[in-house]
Amino acid sequence: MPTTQPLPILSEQNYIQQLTIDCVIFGYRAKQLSVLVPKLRYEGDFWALPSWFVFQDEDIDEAAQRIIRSRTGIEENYLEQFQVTGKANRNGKAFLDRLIELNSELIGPTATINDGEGRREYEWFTRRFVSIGYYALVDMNKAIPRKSELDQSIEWYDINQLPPMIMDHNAIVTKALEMLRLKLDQELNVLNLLPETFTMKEVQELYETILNKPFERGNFQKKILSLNGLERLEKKYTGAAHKAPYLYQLPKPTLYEGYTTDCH
Amino acid sequence: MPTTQPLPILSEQNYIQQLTIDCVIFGYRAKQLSVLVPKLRYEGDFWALPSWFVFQDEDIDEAAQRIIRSRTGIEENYLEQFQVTGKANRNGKAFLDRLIELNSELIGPTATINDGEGRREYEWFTRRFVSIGYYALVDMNKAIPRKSELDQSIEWYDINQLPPMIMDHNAIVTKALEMLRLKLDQELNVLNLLPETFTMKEVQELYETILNKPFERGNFQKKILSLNGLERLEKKYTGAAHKAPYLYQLPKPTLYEGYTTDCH
DNA sequence: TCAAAAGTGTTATGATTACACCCATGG
DNA sequence: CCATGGGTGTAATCATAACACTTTTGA
Repeated sequence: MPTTQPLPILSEQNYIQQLTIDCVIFGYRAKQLSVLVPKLRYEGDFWALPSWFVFQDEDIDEAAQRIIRSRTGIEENYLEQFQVTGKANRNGKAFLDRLIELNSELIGPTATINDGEGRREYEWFTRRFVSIGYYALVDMNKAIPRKSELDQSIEWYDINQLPPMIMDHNAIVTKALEMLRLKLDQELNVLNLLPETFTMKEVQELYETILNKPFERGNFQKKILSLNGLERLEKKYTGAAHKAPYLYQLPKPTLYEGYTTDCH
Repeated sequence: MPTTQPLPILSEQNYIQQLTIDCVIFGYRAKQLSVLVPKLRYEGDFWALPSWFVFQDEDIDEAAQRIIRSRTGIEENYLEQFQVTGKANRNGKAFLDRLIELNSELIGPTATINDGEGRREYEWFTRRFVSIGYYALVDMNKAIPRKSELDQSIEWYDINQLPPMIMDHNAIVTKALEMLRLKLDQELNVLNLLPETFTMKEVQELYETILNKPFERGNFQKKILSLNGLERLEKKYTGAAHKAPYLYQLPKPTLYEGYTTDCH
C-alpha cells in the first residue's frame, strides 16, 4: 500500500449533495495538447478527472476555479462550463466496489460495508451524482501539477493517449474537446493555452493541433487578425537566419472574460 | 384565498436535493413567439417557470421531459439543456419570505417558522438551489396548458410581454432565447414549433419572428432547402388566387433527436 | 549573397445577396 | 385574363482560398 498518511474520510457536510464539478484541464506545448489527470492513491490503477463537491456558500464557477487552482497552482484560470451529465445510472458503484475489493483496509478489519459509519459513507458515495463539466485552458509552463490528498500522482497526458479513467470521465474529455473546437472560429480564448506573448506561427500550430488540420499561412494570419482580439507588440523576436516575427498578446481585459458572464 | 384543495407540502424525500430543473416552454403561432408560464396558487402575484426536482432514479433529461409533459399534455417534446446557474446567492429566500408574509396560513395559526416541521421545510427551501435550464419547442396547437397542483393558472405569454417572475426566471428565458437563436443557422430543430406540415412561407415567418429581422424570399428558400433536413410532400396546398405552395415536414427520425445524444 | 521564413498583396474560387422572370390559381 | 404570390434562375457582390512576391535575418 503506497499511502503514508491516513486516508481522509470525505464528509457530506457543508457540500451540496449529489453534485460534483469535473474539470478537464487543458495544457499545450510543442504541438501537443494535454490534459492534467491525477491517479488515485488507492491500490489498483484508478485515474479520475480533478473533481470535487460544491460548498454551500460557493458559486459553482468558483468551485471549478478552486478545484483547478488546487491542481495547477495558478490563481485565476480561464474556464468554461460545457455540459451537465445526469443519467440515473451514473454512479460510482462499479468503481467503488472494485476500489474496496482492492483496498479492504479502507473500511477497517472489523468494520464491514454493512456496519455503521462505513455503510453510511459508502451509501453516500454510491448514490447517483450529477456532474457539471468545466474545462480550463492553462499555460503549461506556469502550471505546477499538484496532488490532492487523494492522489498518488498527477501528470499531463497527451489528449490522444489518455489513461482509462473511472466512470464516464473519458467521454467527458471528448465532449470538452468538442466544445473547445466549436469556439475556435470566433473567439481567441484558446490562446490562454499559450504563454503571455507568442508569435503568429505558434498560434497557427496551436490551431492545427487542436483541429488536426493544416492552414495556409497567409490566410491564417489574416483570419486571426481580423478578429481584432490581439495586440501586436512592436518589439520583435530574435531567432536566427530569417525575418523576425512580431509578438502578440491577448489584451488584459479579455484574458479573464468568461468568469463573470451571465448567471452561472 | 383562492385555494380550494389543501396545499401540498413538498418533501425532500426521493429527490436530489438542492437541484432543480427550470423549463422554458416555447410556443409559436401567427408570427408570435410565446412562453408557457404558470401563476402560483398563493396570495400575491407570483409567476414562476415550470420547475421541479429530479427523482433519485431519473435521468435529468427525463425529469425535464416529465415536467414539460405535465404542463403541455404532449408525451414527447423536443428539448435542449442550455445552461446551469449556480450562484451561491441564488436562493428563493426573498420570494419565500414574501410568500409567507402574504400566506400566513401556509405555516398554520399555531406553528411558526421557528418551530418543528415548519422550520425544517422552510430551511430546505431557503437553501441555495442549482438550476439546470431546459427549453422545449412545442406545437401550440397540440399543447393543452395544464396547471400543476401548485398553480392558480397557466398561460401563454408573448416573449416580449412576460410577467415578472420569481428569482432569476426572467433572465433564464432571455438566455434560452439567445441559445435558441444560436442554432437557427445550422439546424431545423426550431421547426418543432410548427404543426407537422407547413409551407416555406410559414418557416420564413417563424425565422423572422425569432430573429426579428426580414429575409429575402428566394434566398431563404434556398438556404433552408440546402440544409437537406426537410421532406417535400408532393401534395399541394389549396388556398386561393395563386400558385399553391408545397408542404414540408421534418422527417420522423429527426424529430426526436437531441434526447438521446451524448451523456446528459 | 543565399536560404529560410515572415509579412503582405493579388488573383481565383465559392458562397451569399439582390433581383427578375415565369407559372399556377381563383376571381 | 388579370392580380397575387410561389418556385426558380441569373447576375452582382462579398468572403474565403490559393498562390506569389518581397523583405528581413544570420550564416
